Amino acid sequence: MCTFVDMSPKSSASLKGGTNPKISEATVSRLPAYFRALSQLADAQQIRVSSEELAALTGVSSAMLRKDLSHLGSYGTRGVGYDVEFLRYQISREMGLNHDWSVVIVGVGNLGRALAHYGGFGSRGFRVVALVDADQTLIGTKVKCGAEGKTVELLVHALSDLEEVIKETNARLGVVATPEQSAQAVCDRLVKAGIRSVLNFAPVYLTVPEGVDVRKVDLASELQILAFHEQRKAV
Amino acid sequence: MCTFVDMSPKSSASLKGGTNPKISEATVSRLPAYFRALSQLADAQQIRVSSEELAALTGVSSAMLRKDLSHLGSYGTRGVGYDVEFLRYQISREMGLNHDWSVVIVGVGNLGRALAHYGGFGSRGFRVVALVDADQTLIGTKVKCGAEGKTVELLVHALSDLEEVIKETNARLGVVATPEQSAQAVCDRLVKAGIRSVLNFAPVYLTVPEGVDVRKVDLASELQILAFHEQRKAV
DNA sequence: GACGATTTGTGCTTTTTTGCACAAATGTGT
DNA sequence: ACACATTTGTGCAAAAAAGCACAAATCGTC
Repeated sequence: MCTFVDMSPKSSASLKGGTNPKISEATVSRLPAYFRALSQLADAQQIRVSSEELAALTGVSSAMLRKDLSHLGSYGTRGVGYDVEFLRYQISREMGLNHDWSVVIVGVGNLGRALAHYGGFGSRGFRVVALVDADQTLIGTKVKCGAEGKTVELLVHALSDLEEVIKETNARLGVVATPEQSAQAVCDRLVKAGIRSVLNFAPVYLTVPEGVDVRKVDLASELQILAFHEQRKAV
Repeated sequence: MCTFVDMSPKSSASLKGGTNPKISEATVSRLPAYFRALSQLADAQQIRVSSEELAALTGVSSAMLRKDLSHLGSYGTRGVGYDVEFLRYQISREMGLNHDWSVVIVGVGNLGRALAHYGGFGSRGFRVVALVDADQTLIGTKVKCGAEGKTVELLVHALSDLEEVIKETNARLGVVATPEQSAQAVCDRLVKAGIRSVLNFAPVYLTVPEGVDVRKVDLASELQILAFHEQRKAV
């Protein structure tokens, strides 16, 4: 959608074109936060931002922020700071968010439905294109997707049609929001159908072949980690 | 609830009693996974487990697992492995899961409701004791909490009653599931009401005073990280 | 056009985390 | 009682991440 050709304040600068050879995992995990903060600033019409300010908005140190950004390229101006729109665009390009990613959600229970409704996706480069579930009473029903703005109604497809649905919608990202028991089987089928990036909400470790990425979000784990620290405070 | 006195296979062993002085953050972040896997094994009646097996179930190397566990104490038996129930209990004790933690959820939208329904909490040391929202049309309504087994209906309280609700329910953990715009204000009030551990689902960095822990779960960020790697694969 | 105030980008150091390899401890079988 | 097969616990090395401090670059002003 974005068709930037040159929105750089210094178009002849030595920009590292294309994707960068090696960005550390720690840096990658922080890029989304930078991207979000920059989007916020852009919405608020702010033109420039310093590393100090952006760092405060994302909870990292300014030095770390600068080092992270330096891995993408030299996009700031000494004595001035960073151009909000420009930096935002560079990060989005680096992360592949300049085009939309199609997402298939497997498991349309409470969590799956909440994910489908989640407004943050659309505005951040993702589009839920398919819903799949094994529950006969859900299959064929329609579920609203996306938050205010543009909501779309999506049909819930049968789990048995998973491969076909993925092929038709060209989904690249799979979300597993099924019960623990079926998560691994669902994941196997996603992989078989060509999905190589999986976001797992089921509380199990998913085994996948090499070349497939899995990220896990475990609500209980997060609370347990908090509980651990909370317990320490009591002493 | 648990009133273990001695379930150790070697009761006279030199157990490091109480909480341990220093466990690295990386280790803490993995303990929930070990705990979950051990619970699974216990459900399946398995008595013993080797570091190799438990590591495979949680996606870490066996060496790392052993080192992690060694920070809690020497709970294994060389040549044999670990006693499933015993190790599970030791981890739960170390993490403070031998008693329930009361959780207040602020924001009863799709996500908040999904969290309330989430079955994983009850079985892992947490109990949702209060729901709070600012939406007049939701206040006073009842929401089912907990999954199959024992569900409880909870009244949605007004945001203005937040402090009172926390006091009455004695909640220690706060979950922020509000829109981005109100997250910081809600967090401030949680902290003022005495909450020192916050789980944040809103896509903003929350600023809190020292001594308060915040953990963030950002669905869009996780997908973006996946997208980043996915893009790399294409090349 | 030079000066001072900023703010980035980065070399270097310190800390944290991971990985390796093996001695120490346990159970088994003879 | 002893040799042997396991499997843990851990010292040490390597790698990754975070933090510090400052030189280099830029802007505004005189």
